[in-house]
Formats: sequence, structure tokens, C-alpha cells
Amino acid sequence: MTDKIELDKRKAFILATVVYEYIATAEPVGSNTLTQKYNLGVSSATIRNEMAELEAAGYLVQPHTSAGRVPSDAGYRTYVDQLMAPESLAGDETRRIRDEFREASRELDGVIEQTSRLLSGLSRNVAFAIAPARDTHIFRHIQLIWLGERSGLAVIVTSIGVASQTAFEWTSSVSADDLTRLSNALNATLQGKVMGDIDRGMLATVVAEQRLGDDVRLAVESAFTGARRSEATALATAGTQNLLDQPEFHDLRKLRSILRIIEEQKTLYDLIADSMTSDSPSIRIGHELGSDDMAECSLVTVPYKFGDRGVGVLAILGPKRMPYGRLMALASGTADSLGAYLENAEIR
Amino acid sequence: MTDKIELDKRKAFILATVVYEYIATAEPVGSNTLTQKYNLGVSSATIRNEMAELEAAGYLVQPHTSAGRVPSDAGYRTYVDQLMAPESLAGDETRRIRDEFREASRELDGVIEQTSRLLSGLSRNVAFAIAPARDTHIFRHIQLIWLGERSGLAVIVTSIGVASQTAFEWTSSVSADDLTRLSNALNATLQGKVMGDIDRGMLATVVAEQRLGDDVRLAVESAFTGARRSEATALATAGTQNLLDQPEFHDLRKLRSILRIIEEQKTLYDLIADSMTSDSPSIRIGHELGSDDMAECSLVTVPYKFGDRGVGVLAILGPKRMPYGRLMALASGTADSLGAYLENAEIR
DNA sequence: TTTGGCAGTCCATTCTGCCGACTGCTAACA
DNA sequence: TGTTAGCAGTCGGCAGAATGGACTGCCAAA
Repeated sequence: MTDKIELDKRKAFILATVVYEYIATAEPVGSNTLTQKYNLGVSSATIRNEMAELEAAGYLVQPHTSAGRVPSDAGYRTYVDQLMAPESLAGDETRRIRDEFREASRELDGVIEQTSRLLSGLSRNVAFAIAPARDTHIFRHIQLIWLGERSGLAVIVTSIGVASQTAFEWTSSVSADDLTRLSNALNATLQGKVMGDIDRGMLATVVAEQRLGDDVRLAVESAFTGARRSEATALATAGTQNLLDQPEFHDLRKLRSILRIIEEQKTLYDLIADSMTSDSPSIRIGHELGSDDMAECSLVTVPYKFGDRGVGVLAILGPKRMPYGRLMALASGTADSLGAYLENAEIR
Repeated sequence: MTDKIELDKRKAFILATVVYEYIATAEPVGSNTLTQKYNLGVSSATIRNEMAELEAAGYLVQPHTSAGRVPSDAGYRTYVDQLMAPESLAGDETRRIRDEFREASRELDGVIEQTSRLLSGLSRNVAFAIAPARDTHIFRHIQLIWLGERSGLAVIVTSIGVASQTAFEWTSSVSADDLTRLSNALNATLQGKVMGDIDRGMLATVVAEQRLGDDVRLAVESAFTGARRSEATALATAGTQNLLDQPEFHDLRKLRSILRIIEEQKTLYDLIADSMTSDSPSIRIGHELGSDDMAECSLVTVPYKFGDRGVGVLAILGPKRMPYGRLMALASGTADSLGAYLENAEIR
């Protein structure tokens, strides 16, 4: 049925135009619309023939007889991969994004949230941001704080200023001095290491050198585990209400299932975090997202980095009928600015 | 027009029943429904007369001629204040709530988020939670951490374990030893004080005693300001998609404006935070929320406390047609459990 | 004061017919 | 062989009419 064919120039242009027009109008595109709005040099009958072939090849679908054509997932895919003209941002948009970060919050979480809001505002879609994976940060400092006979708090500072705290308790008696000594020893040993490279062995060695017990060792270990894992599933989300502007979500059932997915976070987090490892922008369209509930959606993900480590991801979720080029440009621009901001804010 | 009248027993019963029935069915309630479903001992004609009077008195409204009656804001208000039977939770519900906190996260933010999710799940509405105001925590410890020639980090631990961090910089040279001395001095002076009572004067005195400069003083001040104010607008939200189940929000315009308000947070935060000061549960109905956009909503807010300080708030937002008694019971039960959990988790 | 009955109002739903937008097909044409 | 005009056919969407149902208010009688 869907015999893949090589697209000749005219078919390619027609497909691109159908996608473009459908993105703009949300209405199925007919042969007449095409000939009237775009200068094709042939009559609508010819277009009809071409469109029929494009449909047979699986690039277009008809919602019903006597309706215009709508791109299929494959149609969008071809458009995105081969036909779409890459877009770049206008100068003042780039500037606006950059300015936004000029007055950004000092806290990492704050910046990440602000970024998702910025991106949702610019894109008029739902936007997400994931903070840099902590594994990639560089260890700067640990401070073990003595709070009482049996309890303490560990604060770990990394290059990106995230100070993660873990409260812990121990059974044997430990003094404030013990903790200070241990803190100093750990700092000396671990200075400049990447968080992901710090393993139990190192920690155990230092604790042993200071002649401290197993309970202290466990506490230190859990502090580092906590610092690396904590909020692993935190996904900053913004612009949910933008969904309502899209005609494809006027259907309450669809809207509900999308909202549920957004609120659950887990599914989306996994989809978005994919790009953290793949390390390059990606666009996933409709069923490529792996769930019928998201069959109407596309997801643009763009990783950002700073230095050559510290990778997080920005993402935009919207209807398949989204302006891919522009959203890609927006996400990339924002990713660049965020990366630059973080690099600048890094603790050296 | 709306001449307030004393409600005799029968009118009160009719009003209560109309509200109850409307909450259950979301359909305007007619005199026949009442006589058939509830044992009133009089005929529908009598009910009609009574309902006409209730309408004249402003407790009921008719969406249109030849429709049944719907409670007005005043009708709901009277129902809530005088007619509603207070509800309590079934034993296993109480237990379920309590169990939820048994395996709660150790981090305050995590617990607050989890609480909002729990409450939205139980109430099948949108739920919110505000963390305890930091002003009311008790100071436990401050640690000034030397990170480099010109930069440091302040970590403040309070009774509730929130360790807030503030990065700062200074111009004159300060040593790690200076910071340790200052930390010790601050700890000695401030031990056991309520965060809200710690003022600049105290801090300045300690800094001066340690013969440290103005830049250090400013850093310490900002650390305390940060610890008290930080995330002042953090409102944990859950269950937004529950709105879609309510017929009153099937209208896209209404839905959009509510979603916008929820996402903005500010308006809602202010409304909910009201209860932080008033210190008692409250129900606000329709226009009492002060905005036309929320005219269809009611907001139940219940403060929680632990010890005799540390007050935060839980809230449930839903259509005016919400089961007030039950939601109140749920929110109170959850508030109790949360308070108990926090009291237990407190750092002494 | 209560009741049954009746006339009247209004909404929601369904149905109908019509219009418009499209397609596919065919036959003619370059 | 590719292109075009024209035509018949299909289908969705919309407006208007008709129907049914759920109420109310009022009146006169109990």
C-alpha cells in the first residue's frame, strides 16, 4: 500500500507545500487551495494526480472522501528531514532571549524553570527543561555539619553551585572536630573530580584514613549518592494552557490524556532525557513517541551544554502541526543562551 | 430583590437538598426531582412555592425559565455555614493517608509535592500545598563555607531541615578560618531563635565582634534574607487534569482562564496564603474569590501546623459544585497527618 | 396552607435539506 | 506521455424546523 517512492522535484514541492499550508491553517489542503495560493504553473487537476500518488506512497492521508489532504507521520518526517528550510531567529529575538538570562535567578532550579517559561512563551506551546545531569558536574566542596550527638548534615557544592544536602544519623559518637577533619580530607582528595567519577572506594579510603566508623562512611556515601541522583525526575514544565489554542486538542478526551501525561512527567521525562545521551537535537513525530495518546503530538528536543560537559535538555511539545523550523530555531537559541549563562555562572 | 430572610426549617431542608442534589448531578434541580428522590411529605406544588421564595431571597437561581434551580453563591454559602452536616473520614481513609506519609520523602519540598498529589488523588480535584513559612522555623545552624579567595556559600539549617544555601562574594580578603570563627559565633548567638526574630542588628553585632568587614556582613544578611524568603511563591500543584471531568469546565474559554490562573500561581498563592495568617480553615465560593475568571470555582483551604508554630496550607480547588463536607474532611485529615509527619521529622 | 391540574416557556435533540469543498475519472489536447 | 477542463459523486457542516421533555407559575378547590 505505502510503496515508498523517490520524490521528484514537483512531488517534493507539493508535499512541502501541503505540510506548510496545513501547519498554517489546520485545515485539510485541497488541490485548488494549492494552485491558488502558490504558484505551481500547473492546474489543479495535475496537482490532484500528484496528490493521489503521494497518498498512495503514504505521505498524505485523507480524513474522508471529498476532503483535502493532511500529512501522515511519514509526510511530516520527510518534510522535517528533507524538505524544510532551516530557519534562524531574527536578531531581536536572539537578543531578547539573551536578555532574559541577563537577569536570571542565581539558583539553578530557578533558571531551569525560567527557561521553560521563556520557551513556552516564545513557542506558544508546552515547553520543558531538564537541569544538567549532576553526574557531569565537578566536585568543589563538601562540608559535614555537626548538628548534635547523633545527627549531621552533608552539603555538597559542585561547579554549578548546586548545594545538595543530605541529613544523616549515626550510632557511635562522632565529634564536630571529626567531621571537620573528614570534610577537609575529602575536599583535598576529591578536588576537581567529576561527580560521576567519585566512587565508594575513594570515599571509604578517606573515611578509613580518618579512623571513622562504618556509620560515618555510610552517611558520606549516601550524601554523594543523593547529590548525584536527587531530583532525577525533575522536569520543569510551562505553558500547558497553550494546548487549548490548538484545534487538535479541543477534543476533551485527547486533551485529558495529554494533560495526564504532562502531569505524570515520567513518560515525558524519559522521552526527553533520551536526547541527553544522544547529544543532538531531535524531532519525534506522532507515533514515533511510542504511545497512542501522543499520536497527535510532536516533540522537539534540544540538548544544551556548557564547557564540554554538563548536558541538559530543552523540549517543546505541541501538535504534529507545529512550525518545526521555527521551534527548532527557538529551542536551539534558548539552549545556546542557557549554556552560555550556566558556563558563566559556574563556580571555578 | 434579594431580601434576606430567616429560613424556616422546611426552607432550610429544601435549600440543603437542592445543593446536595445539584452537587451530585450537575443538573438544575426541579420540584419533581425533589419530591420523588427525597421524602418531603408535601407535594411538588408546595416545593415550587418554597423554591420561588428561596429564589426571591437570593439563595437559588434559575438558569432560564422552565429550568430547575441552581444554588447561588449565597445559597452555597448558607449551605456551607449552616446546613451542611460535618463529615469525617472513614477509618481506612484516615489510615491510608497516614500510611502515605510513612514512606514520605525526607526532603521538605518532596513531602509538600507528595502531599499535593495525595490530596488531588483523594479529592479528584486540583490540590495545592504550601510549605511552612520559613519565618516560623527555628534556627539550628549556619555554616559559612569558604570556596575560594573571593567566594563562599552560606548554609542555614532550621528545625525543619531545610538547608538553604546562598552563594556570595566579597571584595576584601577573608580566610577560611575567619568564616569558621564567624559560623561558630553566629551559632552560639542565634541558637534556638525563631528565624523571623533574627534581625540585622544581631547579625551585624556578631560580625563586628569578629572584626570582619561590611561585605561579610552583607553576605550573612543576604543569607538570612534568602533563607526566610526563598521560594516564597512555591505552590505545589497536582491534579490539574481533574478539572476536565467537571462539566462546568467543558467550556474551553472557562477552562483556559482557570488553567492560566493555576499556571501563573501568583493569584492562587495569595488566595491560599491568606489562610496562613488567618490560621483556620476557610471555604471561598465563586465571586468570593475576587475574580470573574474563578466565579465558577470554590477554594477550600486548610492550614496545617506542627508544634505550635510552622504553619503551611493545603488547598483544594474545584467547581462550586464540590462536595464541601468531604473535601473539608480530606483536607483536614491530610493536614493533620502532614503536621504530625513534620513534627516528627523536625530537627531538635 | 396545601394540592392537583393546566397553560406556557424554554432548552436540547433530532431531522432535513442545502451548500460548498473536494476528489476521481474521463476525454480531449499539446 | 503528460496536462487540462469539466463533470459526477461524496461527504461534512450548518441553518432552520419540528419534536419532546422538564420545568415553572398560577389558579381554584380542598
